[in-house]
Amino acid sequence: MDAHGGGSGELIQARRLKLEKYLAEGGEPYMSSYGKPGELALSGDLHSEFGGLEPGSSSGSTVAVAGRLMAVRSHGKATFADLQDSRGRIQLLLREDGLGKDGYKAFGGLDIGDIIGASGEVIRSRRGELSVAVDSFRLLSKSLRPLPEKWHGLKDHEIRFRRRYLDLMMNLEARQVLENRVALIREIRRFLDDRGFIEVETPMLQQVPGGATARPFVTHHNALGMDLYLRVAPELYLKRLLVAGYDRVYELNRNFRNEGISSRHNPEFTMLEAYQAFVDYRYLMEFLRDMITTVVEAVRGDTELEVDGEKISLAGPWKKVTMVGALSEYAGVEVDISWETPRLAELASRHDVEVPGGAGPGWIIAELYEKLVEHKLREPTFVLDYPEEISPLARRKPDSPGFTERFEILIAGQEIANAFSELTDPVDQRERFERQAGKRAAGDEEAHPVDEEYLRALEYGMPPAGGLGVGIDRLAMLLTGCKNIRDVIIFPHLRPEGGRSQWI
RNA sequence: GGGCCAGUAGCUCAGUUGGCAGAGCACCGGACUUUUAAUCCGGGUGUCGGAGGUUCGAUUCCUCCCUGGCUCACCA
Repeated sequence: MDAHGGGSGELIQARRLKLEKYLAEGGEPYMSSYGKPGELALSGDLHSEFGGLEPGSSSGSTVAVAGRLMAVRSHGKATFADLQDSRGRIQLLLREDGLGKDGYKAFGGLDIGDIIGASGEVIRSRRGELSVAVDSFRLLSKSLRPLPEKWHGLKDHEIRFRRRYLDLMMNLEARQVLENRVALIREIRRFLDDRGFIEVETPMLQQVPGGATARPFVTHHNALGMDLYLRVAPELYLKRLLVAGYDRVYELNRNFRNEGISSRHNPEFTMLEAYQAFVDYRYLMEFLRDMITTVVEAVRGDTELEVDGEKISLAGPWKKVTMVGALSEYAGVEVDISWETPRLAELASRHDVEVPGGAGPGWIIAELYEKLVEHKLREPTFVLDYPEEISPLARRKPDSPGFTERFEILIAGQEIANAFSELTDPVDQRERFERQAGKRAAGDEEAHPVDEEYLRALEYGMPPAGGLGVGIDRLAMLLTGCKNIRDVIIFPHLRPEGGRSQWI
């Protein structure tokens, strides 16, 4: 018996007995299909089509509907039931007059949760509820487990995440979050497709896990007898396609990072990366602002967001600050990357930021910025000019030693997008990799590994390009006002129930 | 991993200053031909997260463990 519900022996046993009885009487409790394909009516369509039907009247139209039985109100020789389909609910009215004694009795043998098909005339009840006055019905799939309670519904977070199908079945809000996420992704694809981008699929199993500084998952290929890594980013493969001569490519799919799990982190998360040749990061600022406002408006109908009661508007121009400028403002001193490491380390320690050995000025500035500034940037803001030290794949900013042509977009204190002018110089890229390799050798597991094959591609020549990344789960959180990433990931990662895998 | 909080029926939750375990819904039986949390009558279906300990007696007190949430650290 499992630890968290659905395991009531008695309730399940009662349903199993009904199932056996049904079978013994020659019934088929798990049908192969119902009705003619495409001819089933959906509840939502019925509500709009028969919106004008008067209470107590009949439409003359006969329809077939199918879905899950969610509630039953029985009144002797008449019974009302709520049927839930993919678009909502429709009431069924079953009367002994219409079904006959046997048919009516058979309906009483169904359980809440059973999936049934029913046909009959569309009517509106005296109390004004649109209904199907059922003349025939049949069980399509028997449900053996009791559903969560109808009034309070399903609130337990663990069950909502673990058994998302129950959450989606019971909670309209959960469906809306899922559907908003789906719409968001669809609109992003539409936006990019409309602008001549092609969507590609690059390897998720990689020999060198590059494109981001993060610890990877390791897996093993038996036939090759070698370890492979689940990708932490598609970046280096997408840029190979720029080398190949494609000038607008994107990938919208999963990345995997072997790091902590929290209300803002799932081990696999969805990321958009897009690259356009012959543009730089300045172009991408307007491009991303356009993309984010366009898709949010397409999904929500406006560009006004609400995060935890706080109203945030995407309309109007977005603020632009430099990382160092913003840090200086919030730290109360004019910070500069030309400061010696000890001086920055001293500032860091004053703000409880630990500085590992090997960290230089760029690392410390970025760390201080993240700690002191990031969460305070509520209105949409471009944060410009990231230190080269933490941006091993970004082009250096001319006339600003130590910085790259990189920015992030912050909304409601969250990093929503990251973009930069790509580093196309293979000699510079090799030096950057080697410096990262030095950090790696010194014990920094997140430092970027050297990717010789990528360097080889760069040596053939990559056009100037701008690249961007958008955390889709974070954007979905922003769009739906969810504070927990597990609300916007359909099946989020949870520890296995009982502390161990049930895989056999 | 650290800190704080929580775990009681299928679901949402009460409760026991240590003495046979409670409600609503769900479920089972009965009445009822227009309800929508239907109503009415009857029925409690449970390893009180787990294992030890204290005690005449532990769901309650103590210890450890498990699970989850929030939070901090790492990150997107």
